[in-house]
Amino acid sequence: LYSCQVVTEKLSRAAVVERAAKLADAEGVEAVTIRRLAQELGVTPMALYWHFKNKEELIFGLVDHLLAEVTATRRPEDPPLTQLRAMVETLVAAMREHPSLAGLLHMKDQGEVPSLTRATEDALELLARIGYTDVREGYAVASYLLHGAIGLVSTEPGCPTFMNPEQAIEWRRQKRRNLEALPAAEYPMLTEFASTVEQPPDLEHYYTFGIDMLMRGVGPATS
Amino acid sequence: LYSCQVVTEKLSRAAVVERAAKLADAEGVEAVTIRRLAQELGVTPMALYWHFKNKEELIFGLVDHLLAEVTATRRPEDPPLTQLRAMVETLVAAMREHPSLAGLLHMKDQGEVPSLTRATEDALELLARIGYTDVREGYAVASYLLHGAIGLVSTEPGCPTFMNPEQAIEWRRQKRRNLEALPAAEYPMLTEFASTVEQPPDLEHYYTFGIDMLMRGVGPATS
DNA sequence: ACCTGAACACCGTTCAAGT
DNA sequence: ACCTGAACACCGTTCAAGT
Repeated sequence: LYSCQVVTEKLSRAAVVERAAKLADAEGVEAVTIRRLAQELGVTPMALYWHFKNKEELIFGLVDHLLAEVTATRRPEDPPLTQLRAMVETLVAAMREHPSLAGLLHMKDQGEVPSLTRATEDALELLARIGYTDVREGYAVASYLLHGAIGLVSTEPGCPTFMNPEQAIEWRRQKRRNLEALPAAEYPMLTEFASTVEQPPDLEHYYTFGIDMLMRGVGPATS
Repeated sequence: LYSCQVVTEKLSRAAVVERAAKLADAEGVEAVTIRRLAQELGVTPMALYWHFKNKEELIFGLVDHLLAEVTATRRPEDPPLTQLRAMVETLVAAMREHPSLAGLLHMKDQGEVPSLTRATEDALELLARIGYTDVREGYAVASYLLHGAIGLVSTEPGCPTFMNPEQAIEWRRQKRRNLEALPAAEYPMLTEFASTVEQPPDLEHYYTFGIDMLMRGVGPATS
């Protein structure tokens, strides 16, 4: 009814990117293909080349679109570390909403994505205020936080990114079986872990635990 | 003279995997293709399907091979955190030797790669000794370390993974130009960063700084 | 057991041509 | 300005057939 290919209006960058986002969320990045996208939009594959130089530019557009929806929740009056944590939390939230985002961000250099540039600048400013006055170190810390967040959602327990509940259960069962196939004498920890893997995980606990770890890294050394 | 396709001996899993590793190191993972690999080995693409069920299995074999070369340097008499750090350091070293490894490890679940299973078990044991008695938390910490290490080499300053020196210089110049194109008033930190990006980075400092951050995450909280 | 030939269903991309 | 048709050079994979 409202969908893009029924009402045949003119193709636009925005329409393509939105459709790409829909596709990526539903079937993963690997489904986002020039030809497939064109088909969904009721158009010839070559039509996309009018709006995008090549596929890479399209993917950049996609990443930017997924990130643009993120609204910053940090408050300027909070202490720097609190604001930094808020930024990480919004980033994680964005990747949880759009499972393909984590994989996409992993490749693209953070300097190449416009929506990340603003965030990086702000992070550098906050980091300078807590003592990372060398901007190169600051950049390293910012990268650490970005990739740490990516890592968190990439290894979210339960199932790999997206799956319907039925598949997820089967996937966990399979994972448990794999772990239990290990010789228990040589792998005591992993066989113990096997027994915990089938029950659905407490994701909120996982993420606060994970972000705590991440943030501890930027704080002062203790060892 | 000694190369695989001149002396036409029988194809083997090991030969294929070694050639794949060579190719990945030289031209990146995206060059590792069934058809290309077959060509290098002087054989038909379909020949590989006798030794590997499909490409995914071949890639698993590749990852396993790259990781297998890693020799553990930790000493059992050291305190757990020291051993853990040594494990992270060897992992980082392996990824620095084989630039494609980081990208490969990012996708594959750590439970699926045999060479990682042993490392995960050992890490869980060490983590239990420093207080992570809940094996699920331990697994989260181990994943954090793995992905943190991946993140470090992924954002190594200088150039993206591999490039000849000539390209690397051009790449840095381009990166600097991109950063300097930003409006200086709105992006003061990044424009300051721009001036540092062209000089060759101190990689050893970068990595010890990065691993320090990582390890601080597993230590006790301080905020 | 180990490899080839031919074929299928996919990719991204170019380039001339249409409207 | 915006889109199509036809073509090119690539993919991974299957399946029957060769030795």
